[in-house]
Amino acid sequence: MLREDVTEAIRAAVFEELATVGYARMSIEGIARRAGVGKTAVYRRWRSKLHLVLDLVSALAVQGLPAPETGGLEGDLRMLYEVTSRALRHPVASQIIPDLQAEAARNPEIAEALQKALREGQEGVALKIVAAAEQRGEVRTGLDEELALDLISGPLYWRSVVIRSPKLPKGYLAALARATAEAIKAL
Amino acid sequence: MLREDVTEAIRAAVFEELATVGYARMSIEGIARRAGVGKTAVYRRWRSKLHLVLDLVSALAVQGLPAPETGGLEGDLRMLYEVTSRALRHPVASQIIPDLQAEAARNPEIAEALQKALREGQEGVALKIVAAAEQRGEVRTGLDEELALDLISGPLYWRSVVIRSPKLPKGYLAALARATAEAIKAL
DNA sequence: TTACGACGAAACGGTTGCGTTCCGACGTCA
DNA sequence: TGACGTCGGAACGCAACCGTTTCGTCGTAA
Repeated sequence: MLREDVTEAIRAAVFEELATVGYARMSIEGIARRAGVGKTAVYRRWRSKLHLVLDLVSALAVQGLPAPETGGLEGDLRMLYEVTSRALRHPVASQIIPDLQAEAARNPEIAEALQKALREGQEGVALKIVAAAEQRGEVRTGLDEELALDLISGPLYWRSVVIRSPKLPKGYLAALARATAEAIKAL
Repeated sequence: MLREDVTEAIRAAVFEELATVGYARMSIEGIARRAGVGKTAVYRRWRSKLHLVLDLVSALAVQGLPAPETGGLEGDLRMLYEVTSRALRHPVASQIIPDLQAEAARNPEIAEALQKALREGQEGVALKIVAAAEQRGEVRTGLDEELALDLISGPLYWRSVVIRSPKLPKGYLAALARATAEAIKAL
């Protein structure tokens, strides 16, 4: 029987290694070293670095987010942004996400795992928000939902991950939610 | 006198290596091999992988883009998106950008070079577009310009680089420009 | 024509990680 | 108490690169 505490130590070490050196530079030896564990313990659980990371990413994907229901598009967006920006504020997340995203450009399996995690998280919630607004008649029915999702997710990602703005000014999320709601209503 | 054709072969090889294996995995030996050149030729020009990449990125930053002037916010955005999406369509660009972007999270020098290239390219043009719209009275003066830039740049980046949508449906850029113009007018 | 310097190729010793194997120590369950 | 399986640690041979040095070749400019 594999010891759960050892498994957990390895998992934690992988996250830290991913954040500090990135997927490409990450080595099994480094993971074992950081976890205070023998290489054997790692190989006994996962066949390779890829399997290890795929396993972790898939596990993350499981945690489905609840869709906000404030009764209005702008309010729903505001809540989504609140949750998302809090998640992106964690240094670990903001280091790991772009790294895996870049890796996904080269590795279809990572790309798929990442897409799935995204779809079950952020994108899934956004889609529910748009559908609810459609049903309320708040926005045009039959609008391009993919475009709506880009309008919703793009700006905050750009600001937090690409521009890497350390913190958002007060009122930013509220203004973003208002502007995005207007954009979607214009579709 | 260093031979210019050799220098150019190295530069081209670096782009190819960056695209195929990424910054982290890229090696001087690999670059020289791909360029059909001795390692000495590389080291004679650049002290390290970092200097080499910084040099290339800085060189890219120089090419300033012209700001579109259609006389309207939506039209200007439309033209900006046309140019940007064409650039992002090149596989080399769409592979290298997220890779360097992830690397920038760990290396301040790369981050700075990338920010500078961004500011002198995409972001610079976007800022001019917003300023022109302000002057025309098309949008509220004194609006949050950083937020406007996020609204402009975020969605297309999200769609092209994060979602990695292979090609955009007909009419997508037009609809995006319209929706974004509405969003900015709502600021 | 001669001198210089960049060129590609090869080798240097050193480091790191690969994936595997063997070891003795420890814990758990029968 | 004994058997089993996981544990951390160490070593295996192998491969890739590091940054440097040495070599003989070739092109160019004085």
